[in-house]
Amino acid sequence: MAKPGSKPGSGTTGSGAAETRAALIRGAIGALSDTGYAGASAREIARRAGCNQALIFYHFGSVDGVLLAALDEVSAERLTKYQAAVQGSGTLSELVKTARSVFDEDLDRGYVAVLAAMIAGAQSSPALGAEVAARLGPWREFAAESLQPFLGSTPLAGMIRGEEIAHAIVALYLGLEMLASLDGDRAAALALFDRARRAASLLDMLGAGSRQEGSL
Amino acid sequence: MAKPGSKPGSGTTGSGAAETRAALIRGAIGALSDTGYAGASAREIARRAGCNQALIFYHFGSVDGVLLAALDEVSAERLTKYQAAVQGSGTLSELVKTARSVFDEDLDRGYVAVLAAMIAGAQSSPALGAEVAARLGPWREFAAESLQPFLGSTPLAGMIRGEEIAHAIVALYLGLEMLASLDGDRAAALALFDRARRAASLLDMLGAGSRQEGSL
DNA sequence: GTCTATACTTGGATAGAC
DNA sequence: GTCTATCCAAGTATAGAC
Repeated sequence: MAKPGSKPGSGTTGSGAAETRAALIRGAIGALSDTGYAGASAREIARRAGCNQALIFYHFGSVDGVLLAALDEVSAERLTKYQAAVQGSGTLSELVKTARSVFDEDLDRGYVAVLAAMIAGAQSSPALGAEVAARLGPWREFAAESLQPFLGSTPLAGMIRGEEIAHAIVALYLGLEMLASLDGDRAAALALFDRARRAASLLDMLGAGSRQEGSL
Repeated sequence: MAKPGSKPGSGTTGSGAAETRAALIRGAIGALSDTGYAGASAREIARRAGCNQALIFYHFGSVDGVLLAALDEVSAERLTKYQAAVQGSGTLSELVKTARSVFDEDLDRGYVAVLAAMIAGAQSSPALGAEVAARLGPWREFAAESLQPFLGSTPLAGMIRGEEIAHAIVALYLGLEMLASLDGDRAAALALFDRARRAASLLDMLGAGSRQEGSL
């Protein structure tokens, strides 16, 4: 609760408390993506951060506190990292291609794993559930904003509403990462992205200049 | 390990050990779907079953043992329950309509929640991961078999391979249930099924008698 | 086959020295 | 701000009475 408000007066860049906080957050990300919510204990996180277990409670108040901070960190980092890449995609098939590499990198860095672990862990307490749900917003918006420029320019227009398809994409993304990490094999997921890209280039050809207002 | 092999000699139907096992499995299903893997402790399961915590280790050897038995139970029950309904769907849009009610009932009964919780929990131990992965087979096959009759009869034929789309459907199913239970609201998921049904009836019309062998 | 009792481990959280 | 030490709660698992 009570945030430690003072930074150390040293001229060196950010050594001290801020560094410890960052290390704990990195430890939490690692623990969540490697061992899931059940394995992300205070002692395990502190071990990965190379510092003492008590610091988690000093800096974040509780274990769930540092886990939510980890989720914040992951959400923010992936957004700033991918937003430019996705919005630079001119066609739908380019977008899917970008999405594939985003997915691949998310898997490497354990980003989606953190999200999946927190959603699963949120079942154990309603309070945590509300916090996690609130933090899902950026992921939904990222999906919606990425697709928005294309919704009006394919034959699928009118069949799909932005929020609906964003929901589906987040769900699919989540499920694909869970299966991939269960199997220890992301090939099935990547094959799906490839298939989707072929379908998307078809839509690109059909939809070039054919804006369509039909409702379904 | 050592299975208790003898049933009680009483004439009454199945009172005794078998009933206790069943109660524990029901307790495990309830705990998994209500509180997730992290909340599914031996004590919690035994409390729900109305019996003693030590019985879990007597009957199943470990907590993970009863959780896997719960997953087996859930997989088997939903398969026998839905197989007829799904295979009785004559058109793709009928299939999607059936899938919607299957999803709805899966959510009510906590079936998908059990699967999702076990997949998430499997991160905490490689041994458990292997067991869960092996038990995912029936879900994949169910999805694949349900779709198989339709893969050759729509304009989408050739774009999709059975195993690929089955993988995607299981992933989507999983993700949709996680989001629904996080939000405490399945409306977004159900709306998606409705949208899919409208798209499917379009395919039904286009694909009536138009078998197509194109490859993509 | 089921219970009580208990040993042992791990985890969350706090107090207080430095 | 970080560490040591510690308390307490909860969990897994086993032994042994019934």
